[in-house]
Amino acid sequence: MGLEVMRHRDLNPHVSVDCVIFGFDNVDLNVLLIEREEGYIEENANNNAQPARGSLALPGDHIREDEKLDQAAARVLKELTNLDNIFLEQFHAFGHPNRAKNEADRQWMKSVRAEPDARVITVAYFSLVRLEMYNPKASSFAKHAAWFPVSSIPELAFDHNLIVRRALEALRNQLKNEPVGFELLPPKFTLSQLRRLYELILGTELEKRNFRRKILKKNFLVPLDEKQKGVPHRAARLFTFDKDKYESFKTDKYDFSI
Amino acid sequence: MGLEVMRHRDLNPHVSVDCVIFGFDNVDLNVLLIEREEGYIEENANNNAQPARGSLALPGDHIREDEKLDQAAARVLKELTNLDNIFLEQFHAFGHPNRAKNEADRQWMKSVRAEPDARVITVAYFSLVRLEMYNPKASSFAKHAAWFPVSSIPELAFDHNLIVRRALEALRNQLKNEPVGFELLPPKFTLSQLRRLYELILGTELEKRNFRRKILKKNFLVPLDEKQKGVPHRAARLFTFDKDKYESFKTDKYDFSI
DNA sequence: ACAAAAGTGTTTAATTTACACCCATGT
DNA sequence: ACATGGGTGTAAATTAAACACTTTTGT
Repeated sequence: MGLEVMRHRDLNPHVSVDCVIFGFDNVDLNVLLIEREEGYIEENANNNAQPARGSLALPGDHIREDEKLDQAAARVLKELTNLDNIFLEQFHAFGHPNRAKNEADRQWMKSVRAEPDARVITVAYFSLVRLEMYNPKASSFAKHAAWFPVSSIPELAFDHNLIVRRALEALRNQLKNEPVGFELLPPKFTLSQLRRLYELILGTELEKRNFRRKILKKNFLVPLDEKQKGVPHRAARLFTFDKDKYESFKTDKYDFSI
Repeated sequence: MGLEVMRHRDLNPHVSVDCVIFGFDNVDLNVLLIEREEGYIEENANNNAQPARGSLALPGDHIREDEKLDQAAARVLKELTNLDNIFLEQFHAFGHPNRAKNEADRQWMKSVRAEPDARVITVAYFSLVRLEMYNPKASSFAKHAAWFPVSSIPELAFDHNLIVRRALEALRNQLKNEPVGFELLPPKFTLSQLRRLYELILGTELEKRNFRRKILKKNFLVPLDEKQKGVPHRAARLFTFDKDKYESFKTDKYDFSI
C-alpha cells in the first residue's frame, strides 16, 4: 500500500474544510495561501520566491471519517501553521457543483485525490493568527506558504477567491458585533495598532480620540507601564488584552438592540 | 429499476440540507416539523393527531448532484411547503460523525437511503414563513407536518434539536443587526404583532412607546388607513412593509460601529 | 360598566460626533 | 530643527430609557 493510498484511507472524499487564516503585519491584513503540491516557484523582480500564479489555494483538506468539522479545521490549521488554534470560526459551506471549474483544478485533484471526480462540499472557517508567529519562510512545515495582502490576492484555485471575500465579510460582521481581533496583534500592542487593524477590517477610518475612549471604556484592555521603543516619534503606551474581562464584557453587554 | 432506486439516483448520499422553518401565529414562534415516513400517529388527550415521539425531524433531504446548496434548500422548502422561498439563509454546517446516533435513526436511514451507513454532513438553513399561509392539516403535500412552538420542541431525529437551537441563535443574531422578520407577519400587521414577534425572537420585553418610535423612524413601515376589526378593544392601525425603503435603509445605515 | 389593548410626549441620562493643539522621540 | 505619530478635552447633537394616562372597542 503506497503512501498516497494510506493518506487517503480515512479521508472523506466528499467533504473538505478550508481555512482563511488572517494575519496582520501592522500595515496590511494578510491571508495565508499555500502553493499546491505540483506547483513551481517563480522568482519575481525582487528576487523573492513566489508561488506561481494559479497554483495558489487556501489551506484546506478533506475531513477524516471520524472527526468533527471543527476538529478537522483545527487539525488542518495545526498541520499548516503548527499553532494551536487561537480563534476558529465556521462561517459558510460552499457547494457549487462546479467548484473544480478549470483544467488545472481537475488535474491537481487527479494527482492527489482518491476520488478526483467526486463533488466536494467545503466547510469554510476563518482564523486569526499573529503574523509574526508564523513566518512561512523560516518554518519547516509549509515551506510553500506565503502571506498575501487581502487587497491584492492573486487568482486562486477552485472558488477560493470567493471564500476569501466571504471570510472577510464574516470577520467584518463579527467585528461589528463584538470587538475581536486581538489574536491578530502581538501580546503587547499600542492603540494605534489596534485602530489600524479595525480600519483595515471595516474599511473605514476611525477617529483617534473617539476610538481610544470607546475601546478603553470596555475595560478589557489593560495599560502597561511600558512603551514602544525605537520609534522615530513619541513612544506609545503598550496595552494588553485581558481575556477574562473580555468574556464578562461580552456576557454583560447583551444588548438586543432593536 | 424500482422507485427507491430512481429516487436515489441523482442524490448525493453524503450531503444534505435541513431547513428550520419558523412561523409566527401571533402567540408563539413555531417550527415546522415533519413526521418521518415510517412514523405513526398518536392521538393525545385533546384528540389532536400528533406525530409520535421520536419520529419527528426537520424538513430536509440530500442534495442533488447537480444543484447548488442554496438551490437544494429552496427545492426542499418548495417541496415541503409549496411556497417559493421568502427568506432563506444558510447558517451552519453540522457534521458530527455520529449524527445518526440511535437505533431509530439508523433504522430509518436503512429504509429510505441509498447508502444508509454513509456519514452525512448537513448544511442548515433557516427560513421565515407566514404561518397562516401554510396550514399542514389542509395541505395536500406534507400531511405529516405540524407546527411546534419553539418553547416546547419534542425530541427530534439526529441532531435536529441542536440545529433548531442554533437556528434560533442565528435568527436572533440577524435581528440584532437588522430589523427582519416581516416575512413572518401577514401583509398587513399591527405594531403590537411586530413587537410581540421581536420579543419572542429576542427573549426580552420591549417597551411599547420606545419600540414604536424607533421602528417608525426607520421609515420602511407605511401606515395604512385601515384598522383591525373584531377585536374586543380599541382597534390598532395596520401597517405594511415597504421592501424598497427597507433596502435603502439597509444600505444607508452602515454603521460599522466599533 | 368594564376589560383589554391602542395610542401618545416629556424628561433625563448616556452616547456619539466633530474638532485642534502640545508632547516625546529619532534622525 | 524637524518630522512623525502619541496623547488629551469639550461642547453640541443624537439617541436611549423610563414612565402614566386617555382612547376605543366588544362584551
